[in-house]
Amino acid sequence: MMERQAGVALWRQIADRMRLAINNGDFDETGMMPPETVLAARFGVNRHTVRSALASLAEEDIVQPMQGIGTRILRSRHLRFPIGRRTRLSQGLGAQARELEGLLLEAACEAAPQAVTDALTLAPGTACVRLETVHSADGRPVSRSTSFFPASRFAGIDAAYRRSGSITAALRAFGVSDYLRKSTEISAVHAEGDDMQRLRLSPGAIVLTATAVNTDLADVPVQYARTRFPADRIKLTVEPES
Amino acid sequence: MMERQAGVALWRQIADRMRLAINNGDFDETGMMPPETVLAARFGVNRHTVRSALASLAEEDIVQPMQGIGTRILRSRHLRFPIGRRTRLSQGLGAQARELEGLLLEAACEAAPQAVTDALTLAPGTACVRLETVHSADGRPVSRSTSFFPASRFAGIDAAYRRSGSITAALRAFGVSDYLRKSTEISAVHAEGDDMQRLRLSPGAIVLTATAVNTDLADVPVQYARTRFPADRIKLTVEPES
DNA sequence: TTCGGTTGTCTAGATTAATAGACATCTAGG
DNA sequence: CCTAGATGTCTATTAATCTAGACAACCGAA
Repeated sequence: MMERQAGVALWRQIADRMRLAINNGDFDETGMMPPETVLAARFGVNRHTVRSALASLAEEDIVQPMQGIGTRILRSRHLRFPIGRRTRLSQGLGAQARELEGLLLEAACEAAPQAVTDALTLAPGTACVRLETVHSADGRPVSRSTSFFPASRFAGIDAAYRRSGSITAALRAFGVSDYLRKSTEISAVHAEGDDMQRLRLSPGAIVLTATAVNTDLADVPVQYARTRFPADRIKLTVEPES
Repeated sequence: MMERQAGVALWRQIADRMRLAINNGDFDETGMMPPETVLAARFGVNRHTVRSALASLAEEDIVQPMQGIGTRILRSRHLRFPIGRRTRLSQGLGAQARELEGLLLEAACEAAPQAVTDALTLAPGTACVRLETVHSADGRPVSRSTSFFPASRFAGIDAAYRRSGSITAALRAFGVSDYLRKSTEISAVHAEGDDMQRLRLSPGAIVLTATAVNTDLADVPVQYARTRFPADRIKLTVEPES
């Protein structure tokens, strides 16, 4: 049933599977997890091992144990983030959450890495403004972004972003009335370091990473962004254009 | 540096990071891994722990240890799989591999799960043909697909697929001259069970999952597919339409 | 109040992971 | 032919994980 000796602790494998089952709506009828003894039998492990897994999910605020009653399921449901020609970070989640919040963690102007200058068709080492942001939906972090803008054209865009809390508005302040997504590259890795903390993930959690280039209406690249989404809270969708 | 007591063995965390570094081209200059003692110092662990990690990568045929010389890096580089309005499984990888191979694992006709009938706008429990396939590039498995076709319209499509080895050709045999992708939903999870074996992944490895619906030119859904890609070998790209 | 079912806690032992050190084995190069 | 530097193998010890069992604490309902 479960893999032993795999380099991943049994309780973590079980936690992953239970998180998946919860997001899949497997326990929606009752809103409760099955009793620990039942889960232990189902996974073929000791009850203590299941308890470790449940403790991990409780740490993530996914379940809430209640002595004498059972273990309640708190949140479920994936949010959907649409990717298309007119992808906007804040708008995308739109009506799926009651409250959306963007936070600017850091802003700097520095020589950009080669991957960035290549994507923006700049000379190697060109200075760029770098913005580090986190977005939360209903108090839960849902994305962590690192954006680059050519400094020659967008010097001070960090201040504009700070005022408006929106990339779209900040770009408009620099004469970019509209912008389109030129390309998106999607991958997935295990969460690490800063992302783990900012997105409040446990070690071994998966983050979807979307690397995107946006251009203005003249097809000139204006932004390079690498956004990380917690895979257990967000699904990416690719929709045809209207 | 590395997380202990996290439910994920140190050697596996290190293996993940090294696999990422390899795919990132960090060691392309020499084509060799740094010596085990250097890696051990860099990660702050014992040499034996690094050796466990390297053994895991060797198991995946990512590196090849050579006594007295060092540890050679075998393959690297991600393949890119484009997702768009005209996504085709085989064509997508096109020129990126010398040899592409599709294999039909299983075919069955059965009542489809609700997620499938919902997506194909069929009545719950409608019979569908289910195809299980694996695709390999240069001998390495790169995707594992589960497809559903409405049985009323496509009974026997498994035979057509077996003959041609292509979904596109199989659909054409049933009068679908062309088809378009209506929606794609992307997520990522840890590899499990059959996928782990078929894609030759180790436990804890990440698979990107793309759930797609294709329609014919009259906008009638013809196929529901759930494709799993090994995240360490494939990146998904979303390109605007030409 | 009593009872069945649930989570919470404790102890003990067995298995697996990680550290530490020593030394063998192999290769390229001086 | 050596030697420096690399991987391969072995033993021993410590720490973390998993199993096993017992019982306490708590809740809801009969």
